Amino acid sequence: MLSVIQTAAPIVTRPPATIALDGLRQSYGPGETIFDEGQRADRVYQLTSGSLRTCRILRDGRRQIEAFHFAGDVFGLEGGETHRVAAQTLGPAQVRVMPRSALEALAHEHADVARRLLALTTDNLRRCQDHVLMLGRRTACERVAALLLDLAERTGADALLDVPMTRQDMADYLGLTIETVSRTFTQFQHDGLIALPTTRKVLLRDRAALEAMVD
Amino acid sequence: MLSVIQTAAPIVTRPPATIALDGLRQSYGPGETIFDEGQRADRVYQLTSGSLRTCRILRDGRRQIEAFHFAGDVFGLEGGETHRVAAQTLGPAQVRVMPRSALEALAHEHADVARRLLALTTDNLRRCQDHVLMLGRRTACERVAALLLDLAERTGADALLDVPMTRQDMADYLGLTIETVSRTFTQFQHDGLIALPTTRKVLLRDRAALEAMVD
DNA sequence: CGGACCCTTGATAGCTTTCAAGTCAGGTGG
DNA sequence: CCACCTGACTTGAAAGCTATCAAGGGTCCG
Repeated sequence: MLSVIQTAAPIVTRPPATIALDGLRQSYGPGETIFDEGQRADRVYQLTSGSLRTCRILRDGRRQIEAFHFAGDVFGLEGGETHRVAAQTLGPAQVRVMPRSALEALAHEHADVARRLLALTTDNLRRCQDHVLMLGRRTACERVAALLLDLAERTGADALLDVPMTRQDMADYLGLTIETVSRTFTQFQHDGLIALPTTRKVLLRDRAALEAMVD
Repeated sequence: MLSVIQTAAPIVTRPPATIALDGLRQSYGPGETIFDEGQRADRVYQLTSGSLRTCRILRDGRRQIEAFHFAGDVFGLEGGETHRVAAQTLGPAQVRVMPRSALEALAHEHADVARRLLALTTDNLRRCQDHVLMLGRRTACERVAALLLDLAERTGADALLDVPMTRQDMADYLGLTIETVSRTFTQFQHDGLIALPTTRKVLLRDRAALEAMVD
């Protein structure tokens, strides 16, 4: 007898482009700045553990977080001379550091490294485009749902998410305020979409519903 | 006698990265689609005249324009197999088309081409990051001002801008509605920041004020 | 136990959207 | 040459979503 087994749809994610940066190890505490906006971009980094945010700040203090990064991610790559964003750890973190010139030399010699650099940049561009769509045309609920699903995917969590950032970080990533993020969380809770064992842990109770919000 | 001459501050713009794509010419009428979202990304394009938009559309019809492109711009480059955005002309336009495989072969042989490809992608990423900051943390007025200044810079116009897109296009780029864009234009007019000889021409009367809004 | 953050909740304000007419400009055809 | 038509744009009134302002509650840690 044949039985139809309902399997969870496999998530078809392109394996993120990466490079193993073979540089010096360095450790940071929570909330430390790795580099600032405007600083010379003469080093390239790879996060080996922990997580961080990259952000820009307007004169009047408005802050926009460009991206969150997790273990394995390369960051600090710039086309120009200086960093366009600042990078700050969310918790304790370890990175590998390599002089930009060394990486460029490598890329010059090995076409493969050059190709990986392009792939990394393209990945970032893809993420950035999704971010634009989200900020331009999605509601607060949709944005929060998208962030939760993105976190789940990138940290490899199944249903119980460790949220390494504050509500303020989420708000500044999502183009919202801290209060709106908080209210959206409680609403999701009431609607049975998530549970909040602690403020920094999110249990996804109805992933399908969250995914339906995002598309 | 020495005189201090107040010169306009030179605009320090990095010359945009470019490649001369040596492919077949092709012509399009106004509002024609060059490629659609989801279509196989097996060709690369360079705009030789005219202008176009790249955009994504959500199920329910919400549209987000990712970018506007002008003569000289390369577009249609993708990391993955398919186009993540659609490309549509704003008016009559001419492009050069090259098979993606040909460009990849070139990049494989000539490190210089590979480097330019990376530079192009990095440029796009930079623009995309600015777009994120704008959509996440700027007001309607600031967004419109930013768009006008960006248009002026990219089309090389001095004070009289030719606006190739509709108000709806601007709205969908800026994450606003057509009404808000229109109202912002009339407000700028009342405040003496711009004049509107026709709906598709904008005269920048107080560029400094506009720049102050953007930062 | 106190303090410092971080988070949540409530009430109100405001910017932008939505809904609804109008106006304008360019192109077509009589 | 002018009436007409259509798409684009502008304007007004009202609603709504999110921000702002203001407390209050939790939790971790010294």
